[in-house]
Amino acid sequence: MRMGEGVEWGLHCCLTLAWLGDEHPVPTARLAAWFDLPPAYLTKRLQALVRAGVLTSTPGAKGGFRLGRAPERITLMDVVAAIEGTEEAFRCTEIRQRTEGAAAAGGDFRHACGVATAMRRAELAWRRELAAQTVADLMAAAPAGAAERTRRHYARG
Amino acid sequence: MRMGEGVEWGLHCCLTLAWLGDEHPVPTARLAAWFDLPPAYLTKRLQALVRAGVLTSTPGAKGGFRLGRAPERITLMDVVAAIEGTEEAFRCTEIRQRTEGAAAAGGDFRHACGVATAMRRAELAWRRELAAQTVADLMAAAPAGAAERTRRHYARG
DNA sequence: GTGGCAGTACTCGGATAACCTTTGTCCGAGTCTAAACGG
DNA sequence: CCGTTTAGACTCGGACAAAGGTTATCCGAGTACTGCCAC
Repeated sequence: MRMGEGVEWGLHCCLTLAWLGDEHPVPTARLAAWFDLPPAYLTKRLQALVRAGVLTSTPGAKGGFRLGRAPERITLMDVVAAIEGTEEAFRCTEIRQRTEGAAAAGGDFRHACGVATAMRRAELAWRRELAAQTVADLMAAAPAGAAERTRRHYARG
Repeated sequence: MRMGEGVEWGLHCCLTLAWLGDEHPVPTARLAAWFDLPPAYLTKRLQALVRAGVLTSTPGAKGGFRLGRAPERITLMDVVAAIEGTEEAFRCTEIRQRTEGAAAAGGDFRHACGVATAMRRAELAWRRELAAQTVADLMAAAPAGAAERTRRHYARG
């Protein structure tokens, strides 16, 4: 099982945007250069965050991205869901119902598949943990100088 | 993020093998026909479970697979780890250290990346939940007739 | 000075290509069971 | 009747092909800011 690296990009970008405040929007090219990422592809990922309302984009000259709402109200779940989608990692294909002559034998399939519910329970715990953490928490956990260093770099122009 | 369907196959196969007991080993072709799955590919997945000790295989005529230990001692985490691997879904590529002139600016990277630890915490919750459930629990949760129906089918052949 | 106009910079969205992972197939080698065969 | 041989069935392991998803790039269209020009 693998999570795309877009999630890492998205989280770090949110963190950066949170530190910079939303006085001036930050263009994609700036963020891409800062993290050394492919600009065009990063744009695609940030656009996904815009669609989810996590970020807002302002077009035109001096445009760019800024946070869509306060860092305390952006959970990691929001970012992951926006970029990776809301589908569950485990997809039950109901192979129990494909068993030979299942219909004829009158199997009882009114109950949900036990395997699926077990996996879903685990995934729920994961989602709950993601929803419990916000971008503001990330800001608080970072070492003291990080925010300052970021701001200095972006102020330089 | 997506989990391979091999996990679903593996869990259902473990459940079936648990119901049948380990008097007679069950060949791959039998399981594949029962669930309507590609036999050769299913073998690959079951072999992964053998390597992890979840199943044991007996070669030769009348050979096949049986559980490697009691159903109470096989957790869902064991099956998932055997088939999907033990790598974490979120892989931190340390993009914070790629920031322009990070080394020169004397950034403090002794601490672990906050984004990575946050994601890891969520994944830990997921793993803990998987480790808390066993194949025996799946057996108990299944509707009453399921075990019986499975045994009848395998006795016939 | 003020209003309109063109130019520039940027985002948006889709089309497209390269790459990697997953999915699926196939075959030879090794191994065990069971039946056939010979003494 | 008993030991040996042979055939069959199955697993094992790796090599290989196909499919789908992720990663990445590019370009045209739309939009907002900026500077220029005319009045």
